[in-house]
Amino acid sequence: MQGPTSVPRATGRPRSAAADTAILAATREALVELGWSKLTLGDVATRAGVAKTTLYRRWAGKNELVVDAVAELFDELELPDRGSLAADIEGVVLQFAVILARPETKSGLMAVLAESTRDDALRARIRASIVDRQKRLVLAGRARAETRGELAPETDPEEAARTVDLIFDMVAGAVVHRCVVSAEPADEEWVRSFTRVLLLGLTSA
Amino acid sequence: MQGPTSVPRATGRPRSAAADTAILAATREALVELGWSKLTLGDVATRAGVAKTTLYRRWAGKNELVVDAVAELFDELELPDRGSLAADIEGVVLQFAVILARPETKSGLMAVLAESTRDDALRARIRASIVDRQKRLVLAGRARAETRGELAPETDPEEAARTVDLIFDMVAGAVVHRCVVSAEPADEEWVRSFTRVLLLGLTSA
Amino acid sequence: MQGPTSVPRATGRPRSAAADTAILAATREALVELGWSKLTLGDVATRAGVAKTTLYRRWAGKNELVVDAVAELFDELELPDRGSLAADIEGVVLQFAVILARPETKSGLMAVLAESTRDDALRARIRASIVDRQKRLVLAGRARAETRGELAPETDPEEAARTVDLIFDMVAGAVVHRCVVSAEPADEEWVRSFTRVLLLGLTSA
Amino acid sequence: MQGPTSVPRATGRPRSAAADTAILAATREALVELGWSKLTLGDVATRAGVAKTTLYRRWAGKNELVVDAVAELFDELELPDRGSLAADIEGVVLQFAVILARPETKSGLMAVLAESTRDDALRARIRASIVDRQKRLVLAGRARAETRGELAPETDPEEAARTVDLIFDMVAGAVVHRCVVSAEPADEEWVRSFTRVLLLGLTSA
DNA sequence: ACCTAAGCGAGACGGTACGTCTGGTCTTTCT
DNA sequence: AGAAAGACCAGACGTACCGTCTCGCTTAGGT
Repeated sequence: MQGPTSVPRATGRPRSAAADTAILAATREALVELGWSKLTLGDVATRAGVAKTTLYRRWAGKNELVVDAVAELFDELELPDRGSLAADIEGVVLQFAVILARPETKSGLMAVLAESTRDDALRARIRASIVDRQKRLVLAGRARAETRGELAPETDPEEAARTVDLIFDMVAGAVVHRCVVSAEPADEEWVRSFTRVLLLGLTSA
Repeated sequence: MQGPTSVPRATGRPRSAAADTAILAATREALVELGWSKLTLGDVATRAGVAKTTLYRRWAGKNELVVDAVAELFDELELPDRGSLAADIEGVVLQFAVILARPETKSGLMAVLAESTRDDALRARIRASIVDRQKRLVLAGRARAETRGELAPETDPEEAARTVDLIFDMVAGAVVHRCVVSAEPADEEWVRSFTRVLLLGLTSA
Repeated sequence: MQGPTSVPRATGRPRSAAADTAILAATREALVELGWSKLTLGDVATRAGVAKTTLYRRWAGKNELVVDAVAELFDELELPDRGSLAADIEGVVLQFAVILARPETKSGLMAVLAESTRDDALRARIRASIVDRQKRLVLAGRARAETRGELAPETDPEEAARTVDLIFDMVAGAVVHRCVVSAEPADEEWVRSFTRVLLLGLTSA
Repeated sequence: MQGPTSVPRATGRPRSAAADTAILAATREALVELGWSKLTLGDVATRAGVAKTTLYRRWAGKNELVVDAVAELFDELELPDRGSLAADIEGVVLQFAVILARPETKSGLMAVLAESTRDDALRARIRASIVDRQKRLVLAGRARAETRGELAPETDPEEAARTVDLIFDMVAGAVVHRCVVSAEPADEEWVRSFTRVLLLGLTSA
């Protein structure tokens, strides 16, 4: 999730850690105010109180910077135990919807996804920093449901992986579409309807 | 879906209809070769054999132009009668996936969606030109299924609208996520799995 | 002094004579308000209530149009009999200075002169329409002075031509320089000083 | 030791001095080849091997740039001692004529003079960079003539200034008119005739 | 207590695209 | 055939960012 070189230098002035923080925060601030297309690295540098060179020393460009800035937003996702699989899912979907409702998330995430359609390295970075990072939630939810006896343990690991992917595509896709394309709030009512359909579809014979 | 005024002018040289076609085609060509971020209106004009002014006379900017260029791609969606609701859905989802697999669709659509998060007029244009335009498919599918007796007629019109929206969010969202984020092919197998879950979820008591 | 074709057409709608007048007046008006560099033919056409095509049908471009527009301003120069050669010269120099003080004259004349340094046809047009047209004043002044006995008749016609040219360069040059470069008023006092030097220089043994 | 030398600490990369030279030379080259009206700043930048931004960082526009480019041409004017006032004047007038005969001088100077009729700041710049800068020649010539005893020392300083201005208007005006409007060479013969008239006019009782 | 290599803020640099404007031309309908 | 309207191609305009490159400093660790 960090800049390029994680190898520490032996000599010379060390890089300022504060600069990284300031830059990412400034990036999110600029995303809120300006959106992706009007966000400029010069402006981010100014907001962060940093020279453009400092910024370019750490990130290759706008895409990489925004991926890192947005990725931090998703780390607050959690899976508290709400007592049932349905409630757990509703809870995490709602959290996801809340994060996606923030303008910096919407603008930044959609933009880098758009860019990633022509840049495999970028897509890999997005998956590593954002997407795959959150599959833990699906896995944790399934495990908890199996413990509760709500789901039968999946035996075929390949089939399990396919199911996780499908669930992920359906959950993330639906919420994103609701928030970005339909531009309607993914509120509790909607989440309940969605979760009901999803769960019925997955558990019906 | 077209430029601003559809009102025909009484006087002066009329606008060239050929220019519109050439510009939209050139836009798609440029999207394939360059992607959204490297697409420039000057280049599109050159490819179309048209002056920049001609382009700006018809579209306000890159966003609007790409919306129209991409919208045409979705008009080929159809709903042939495949005998059952499940087969009908699978058919149209597959068509949708095929269209989305094209690089110009992915790049263009995702980019304008990203832009639309900060531009209500643009989002409205996208919905009018692309999204709502295809809801006809959902409605046609439901009607056919009711005729076949696969679905009971929905009595509450408000509830019906909500359901259509939910289906749309789930279908479009999942396919887009599969193609763009997961970057895996939305092939027949995936479509079958997805359709099964969706249909079960919707029809289970 | 007029546009291209002076040959009257036998057939078709005749050209509007009012248009010429309106265009030249609009040109001078635009020169006053905008100056040469910001004067556009589209704007002139609009001011004149005329289509651009009408304008281009009569003049080849901005240069030719402005030459004609400015030339009309110089036609009001006269040489009233003021009783003595010195007074006659002072009178006409003053008239010349008054005309040159008008913004449209200054801007327009200087600009077309600048353009004429690289365009022989334009320079010829300027000489024909403006410069040589006014040499009549020098000739008339000389003739009147000879009649009064103030000047001896020049016998050598070639020498006479050279002198006329020199006088013209000196008079026109000095007044233009005074008005445009020095940007000081060529008022009566200055004209008297100038005329004195010129006349002394020409008549001293 | 710690003086109040508040020299503005030069921070950031210093401007390239070579760029200025290259730009002015390129401007003169372009003036020769294209003339004022077809000279574009983009082209000048290309010729100078410089980005457009570099050019605009230093000059506000075409006018200012050309003034500076032309001003350098006039700095080669000198007043060598030719033994008599008449010879001195002839010499410097001839030099002036030679400079004015160059196409870049004619085109550039006349064009900025034309522009200056509507732009006081530009006219001030022209006077400071070109015109007043050369009044030194008139003053030096007068001083030398007084030393030689050819002219009586002028007592009234105001009258002296007026005379200098008049001489300047007459000399510069006549040469410019000869070269630009009449488009005849200001050769030795013409210069001799002109100088004779001027000097007689100024020195006759 | 220096040395030195890297980091830093500042800002100029060569480029590229922007969206606008103007110059001339062409096409349409009306006169 | 001329005129008004306005679309058309071509290309310059001046601006904004890009990502790179000097500058003169600062800040450490290694000697």
